[in-house]
Amino acid sequence: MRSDPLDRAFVALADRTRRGVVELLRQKPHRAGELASRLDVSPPALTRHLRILRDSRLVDELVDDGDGRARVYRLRRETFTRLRTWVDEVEALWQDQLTAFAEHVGRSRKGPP
Amino acid sequence: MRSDPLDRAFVALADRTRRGVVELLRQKPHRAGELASRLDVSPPALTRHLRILRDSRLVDELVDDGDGRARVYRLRRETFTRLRTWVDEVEALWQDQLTAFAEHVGRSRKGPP
DNA sequence: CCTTTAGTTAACGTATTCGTTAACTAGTAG
DNA sequence: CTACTAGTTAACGAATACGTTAACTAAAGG
Repeated sequence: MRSDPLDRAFVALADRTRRGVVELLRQKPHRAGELASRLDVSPPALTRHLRILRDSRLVDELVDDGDGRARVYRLRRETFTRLRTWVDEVEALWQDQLTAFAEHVGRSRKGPP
Repeated sequence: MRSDPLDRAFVALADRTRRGVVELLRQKPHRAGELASRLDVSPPALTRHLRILRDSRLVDELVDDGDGRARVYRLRRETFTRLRTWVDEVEALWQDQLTAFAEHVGRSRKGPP
């Protein structure tokens, strides 16, 4: 019942802390610890947020081979693209929306004024 | 602590039933009862969903003066526009993101390979 | 080997969320 | 006035979500 691929993304972004993570990753990739201290939550809390962000495919974990031992997180553009597409579609149908409303009113009126 | 105007919107869209409302309103304005039966939730449940959608300014209530006595709900484009803008911004910085990562790696390496 | 650092998992408490049914309100029709 | 329709508010229960501290794991450094 949670099959819609966008569902998890919307759920993930509904949380302030996780949107904070996105805002930070928007600037540059960060390590988990950096995110935790910048956002003022405990490391365990951040671990779970990161899992949710990874599961929703908004965020990506990769090895920072700068010194090998660390992992950094970064955004995954494609998921944001799909998200934007959904919002776009809602926006795009706005014009149809207006005409549909006119029709609707016309239909339910007893007759022309 | 819930001052960000987009916050409520993201929270509102995180729920499946409410996204169902949006999908339906995307086609044409509906009355509360229509939404409830189409989405297979009880009227009280839908009432609360509609309040959340109104509070987040994703949805608008207006008098259907087709026959005067009923109210219908429709989408508010401007909020979706702001939502899309946020997603756009995240997407837009993707390129910067890549270069930032390159810098990051460069910085943490001991020296050039 | 022991210690430190980074991050995770475990366990737990509290708050919020979402759904239900039942009761109330407002408007329309008979 | 009474009855019906549409929608709301009230009250409640089950599930989920988020945060904490404490304990564990893994890797690197001395």
